[in-house]
Amino acid sequence: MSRLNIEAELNGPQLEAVSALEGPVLIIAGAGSGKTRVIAYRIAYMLEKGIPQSAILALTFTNKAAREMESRVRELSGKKLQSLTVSTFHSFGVRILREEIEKLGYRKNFSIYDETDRNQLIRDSLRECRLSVDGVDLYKLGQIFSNVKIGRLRWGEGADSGFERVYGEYQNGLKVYNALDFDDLLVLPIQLFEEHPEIRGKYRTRYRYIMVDEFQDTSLIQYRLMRLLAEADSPGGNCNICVVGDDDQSIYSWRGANYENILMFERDFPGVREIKLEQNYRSTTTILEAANGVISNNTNRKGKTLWSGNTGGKPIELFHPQTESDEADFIARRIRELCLRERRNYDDFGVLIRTNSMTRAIEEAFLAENLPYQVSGGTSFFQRKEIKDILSYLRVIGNADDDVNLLRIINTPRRGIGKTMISVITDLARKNHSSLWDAMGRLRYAPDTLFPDAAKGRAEIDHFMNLIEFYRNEILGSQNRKGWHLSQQVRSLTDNIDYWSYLMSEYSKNEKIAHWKFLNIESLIRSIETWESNPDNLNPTLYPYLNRISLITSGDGPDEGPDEGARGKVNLMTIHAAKGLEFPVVFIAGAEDGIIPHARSLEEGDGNIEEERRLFYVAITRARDKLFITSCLRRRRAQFQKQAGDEPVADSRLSPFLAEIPGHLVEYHEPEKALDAAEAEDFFARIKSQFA
DNA sequence: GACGTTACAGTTTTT
DNA sequence: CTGTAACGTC
Repeated sequence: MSRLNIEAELNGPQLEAVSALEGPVLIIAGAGSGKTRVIAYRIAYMLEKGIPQSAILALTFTNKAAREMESRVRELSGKKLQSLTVSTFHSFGVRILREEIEKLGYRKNFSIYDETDRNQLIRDSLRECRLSVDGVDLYKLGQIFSNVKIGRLRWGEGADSGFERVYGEYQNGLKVYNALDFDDLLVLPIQLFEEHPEIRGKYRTRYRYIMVDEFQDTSLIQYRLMRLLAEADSPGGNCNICVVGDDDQSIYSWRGANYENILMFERDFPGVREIKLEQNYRSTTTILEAANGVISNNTNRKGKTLWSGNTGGKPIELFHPQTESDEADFIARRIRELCLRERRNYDDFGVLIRTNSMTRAIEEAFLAENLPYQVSGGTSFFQRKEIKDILSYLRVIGNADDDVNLLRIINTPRRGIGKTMISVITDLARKNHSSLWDAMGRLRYAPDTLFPDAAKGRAEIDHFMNLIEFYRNEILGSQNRKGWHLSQQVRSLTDNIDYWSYLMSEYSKNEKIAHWKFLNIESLIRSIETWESNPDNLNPTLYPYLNRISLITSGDGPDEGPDEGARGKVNLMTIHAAKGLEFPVVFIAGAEDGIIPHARSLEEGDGNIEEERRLFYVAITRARDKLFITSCLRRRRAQFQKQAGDEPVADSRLSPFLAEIPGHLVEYHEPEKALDAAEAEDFFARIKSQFA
């Protein structure tokens, strides 16, 4: 009956970590020490002990990790998972807010704003305050807003008070549009719990067993949210909370992650049981020694000794391609070769990069080499213009007050509502402190004399509103006469607005792009089909769908059909996106100074070099058997060339972290062509002495 | 008024 | 490659 045999399948510390269900537990789990496995076993063990699914909450860092966790638990326990909660902090916040947000004065159909939507709103807020948008870095300002919202900065203390009014405008906009930004998804649940103890009590009674993965990357507000749920409400009360982390893998401090949470945890939850997992099951000793050599240069760490039973291992190979396209070709050819010679599957390979912009060259090489691959990260599928357009329609159908999305589509495709009409609507909305939709409603049937400026565009507005209302009825209304699925409705909508013609005219110079974008929409629709035809999906309707996709960013493409090729696909992703994953063979591309460590990161502060080093450490430890590192001699700096003849390429220097890898582990491959510059020769003489 | 053309700027990492 | 602002045309 019992499928679980934890004694036989786990080592001592792992067993301890799995079976210590009661009380606060801190698991320090080194890279490759079976962390994910331990959490999955732990949940399965709970289920076997008769703890109800609904009492368990597992918080992960990405949606991908959540999905993986769930499927492992399903496999281990052999049970159908119906009320088990495995999600990211943000999705968990959404889940709470969809239930309770009315107590905070929002409506349940709130929109969730991504970076782009948010920048748009910040831009409007600046304009509203009569400040120029030029010269303001919207990204930076967004960071300030975020820091104020989560309480890391106050106006006048770290946050320039000149923007306080803009922030007020921004917050007001969110409220009127019934929209939340990513921070709200954490801050509002906290507010809710603090202002409404009965709601907090409800969730606390429900979730009696809480686990947090990647604890080192938990931000302060995430920690507060967790604490509100987990803290014992009376002395000696229940607080079955288990956090798992590794300070060496903390790579999100720029997003507010604070590995000192580990110290806070020990303080806030007295009697913590600490368990260390130090045996690495993943990598060869070569790879592990290299990783240890690198990370030991960090001063700011708890310190632990990772060891592996897999002795030996192939050397790490370091190559110097000339340019990034040579690098890409090299990686593609090497993968092809290993597939043939060692009978590797495509999905045995992980190609790791520091920035999303590095994907393009590599993708091109993969296409040329005909390698099946998948990208996590980059311009995420859901960020593409055509996808955002269609989704904006769905968002407006779901929440008509969402001005940012409404503005995106009100005249896309062109329907004769131009700047002037929009400013009439905007003015009216401002006067009434209402959303644009509300203002349009007032204009729609009003006599011309009341709003003479709007007289001309009234027909167009009416037409647009009819369109939205028609689909709102179709999709949300009880009289869904045709009984169509969401995917069918979306298809009908795209036809109805004639998006295809819009693409053709918009990209008339390049029909291929238009066609490609149309295919993207097709694949969006297909992914909705896949999603709604999943038998586990009990409620395949608009709102659950919007919830789901709002929190998907990179790392997740559209839902794909079940059948993959038997040999899988090569994985191409940023190092950040690779956290928690492993591959038999790993390529680290662009191990150059300025890339790892990234120049922009070092600009911001001295402490960042350690974070960049941890990033490199994470990259190395993704590899099981074999690691390749490439470092180009020259790299294109800016994507933009003014002249075709100009070469916007600069010499690259080796990443300083490479010198931290013990030389005897590395097989060094000289570049095929020597560089012209004498100093470059010097440079390679130095590297050669390091690794030869 | 709407819309087409042009010039111009901006890419670290992610929920 | 995308989004914005400024200008000229219909």
